[in-house]
Amino acid sequence: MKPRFADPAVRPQTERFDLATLNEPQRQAVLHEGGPLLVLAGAGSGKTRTIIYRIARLIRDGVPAQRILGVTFTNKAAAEMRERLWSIAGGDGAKVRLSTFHSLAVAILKEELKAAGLKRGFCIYDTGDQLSLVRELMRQVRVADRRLDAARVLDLILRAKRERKAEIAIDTGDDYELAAFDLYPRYRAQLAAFNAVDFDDLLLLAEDVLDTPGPRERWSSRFDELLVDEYQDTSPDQLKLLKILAGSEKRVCVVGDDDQSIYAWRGADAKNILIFSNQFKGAREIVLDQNYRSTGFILAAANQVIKNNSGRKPKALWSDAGDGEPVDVVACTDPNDEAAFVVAQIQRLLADGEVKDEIAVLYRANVQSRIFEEELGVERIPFRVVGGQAFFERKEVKDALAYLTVAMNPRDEIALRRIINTPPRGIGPTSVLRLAAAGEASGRGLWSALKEAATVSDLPPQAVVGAAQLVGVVERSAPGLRRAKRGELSHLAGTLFQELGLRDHVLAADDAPGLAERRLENLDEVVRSLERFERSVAADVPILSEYLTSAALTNADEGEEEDQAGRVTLMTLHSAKGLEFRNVFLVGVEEELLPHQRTVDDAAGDLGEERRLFYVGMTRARRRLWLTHVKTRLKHGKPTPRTPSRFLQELPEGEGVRRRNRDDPKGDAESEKLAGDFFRNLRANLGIT
DNA sequence: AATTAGTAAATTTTT
DNA sequence: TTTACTAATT
Repeated sequence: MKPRFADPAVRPQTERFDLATLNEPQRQAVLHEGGPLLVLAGAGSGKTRTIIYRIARLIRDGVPAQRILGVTFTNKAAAEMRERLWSIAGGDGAKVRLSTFHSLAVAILKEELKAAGLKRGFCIYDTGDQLSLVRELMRQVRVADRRLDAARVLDLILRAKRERKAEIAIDTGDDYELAAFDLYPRYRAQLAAFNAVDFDDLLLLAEDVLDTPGPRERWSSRFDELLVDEYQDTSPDQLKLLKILAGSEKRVCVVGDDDQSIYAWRGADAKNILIFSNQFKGAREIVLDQNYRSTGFILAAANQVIKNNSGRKPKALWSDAGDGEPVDVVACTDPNDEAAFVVAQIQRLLADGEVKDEIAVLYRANVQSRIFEEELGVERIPFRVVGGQAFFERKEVKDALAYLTVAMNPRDEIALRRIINTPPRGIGPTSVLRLAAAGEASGRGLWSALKEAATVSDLPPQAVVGAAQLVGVVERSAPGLRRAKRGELSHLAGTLFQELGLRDHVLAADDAPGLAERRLENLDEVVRSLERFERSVAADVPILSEYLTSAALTNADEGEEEDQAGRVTLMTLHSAKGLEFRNVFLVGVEEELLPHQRTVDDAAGDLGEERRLFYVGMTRARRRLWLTHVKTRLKHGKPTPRTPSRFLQELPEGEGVRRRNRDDPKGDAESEKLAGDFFRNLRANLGIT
């Protein structure tokens, strides 16, 4: 696997283990022995490097690699760490157990299936599945006609579940609370009936399991050393898991930055950093505040902004890299103008010899990306959009996987509903309703109702035929799929998709040019990802269940790793965390976008988190940083006046920040320069092509 | 007449 | 990718 953001200056291919290359606090963190350790690592302070070195140091001092557990927040981070460990510690580095909290929880649940109260082949529901379930329940309970947003209902349910509430408290008594109150027990009952768990259940159940004597002993003695990256993003449940796994020795090292906590909406609690010393008695605390990434002006601006947050560990990043160029704050007239400005600047950077991999456009919401995609496309500047839609969440991919899921676990009615009429086989919404009612009445569920479709009253004949066909295909293929071992699964799945006519269905569905081909490509990629998966597992064990779990927990665009070099990067602020670029455009820095509307509206909204998000975005930049905002933006088709983000007022005054207005005559010099650059660039391009 | 299939609008961040 | 509306089909 190649690193996505290879930069020789920061991530050498082979890293030599040399303590002299570390600064004093980094060295202390690496050498610290025994008890709990909290490393407060500011943005760009060499955090990951410190963790890698620490692991390498532990191995060198005789800790068996397989008794070291490194927990990261994303699969991507785990993969990157694995690679760097390999380069610094060789074969032993590869034996270190690196995983996310969620995949660790799955490992625990699979090993302790009984204690967890689960059956083999349980499914993991992602947010889309959760939403489908809530929507379905809303229909059943007839709250649908009140037109509630299922996502908000789900949010309330998940919150209660995380807090292990027996029922949802009625507080304000609004429609959402009432709906959530009704649906909460049903949601949980349905998951149990489907032999399914959602993301939160993974952690909650793992916690329950480790609360019982047997498993507790087994797991708390399994690792000698624990390391947690991005500790500020851990939830209370993850903290509990960590405490159990740490056992009595408590050799725990956590690394994080409270200023970069941006996942509170998903249950993370930055307080975990503040309370670390209470949770782990005798903890040592080390602060890494020397920044090796950004220029002085960028750091000064970022420090000045984050200072306004309360309840943080006071610290200010410093650097000896010099002031650099001022931060540019640019007022544009509208999103078109903003995109034009950004792309013109990018042209100019490229003309000056900057490389595309070192340029990023960051935004708050995914919807903002489109106009930049268009503008870059017009100028023929290669780009990539990170995160937009994860591979395993694309419709055609989910459809294909749903077939495999149903083969594994026919009780999963969310997966079953997804495929029941895809490709169309005459079972429309009304027929599904009837079948579901029949399944409910018999108490044996939707799948058995499908099997007995002929006996279901009022079902149109073509629906009966369709049901028989679906049941036939699944029942013929399921036993083989479930038993399939390495070298068999991908072939069986490919045949199944063929037999179902999934490829034809995908190919026939779309009218946008090229889209159908892309979808077909995605579908074929499922088979290829199965092949890849087969190569990565041991022989002679059934692997379908393993594959489905890994698909549920992986967000990576598999197979799209190649030819991503030489492109400008477009992504959300959330997905930018942990990355860095020489040149960063942070766009749409406006009220209602950053801070986002919802956090301003919500009484419980956390303005601090929005500010941290802004801070994270700023600190991605190594040399140049542009902050842009627009004066009008279309909202529901109407042009709406916009105000610059309040965070822009928190920036320092003076030479470190340069404010400009795109339609201001004073900016003419700038635009003339831009025009000049444009033609210069054009000539350069023509010269090459 | 009922049901299914196709079309158009709009969506915060994501393990 | 869901929802609401319309056209087409049994």
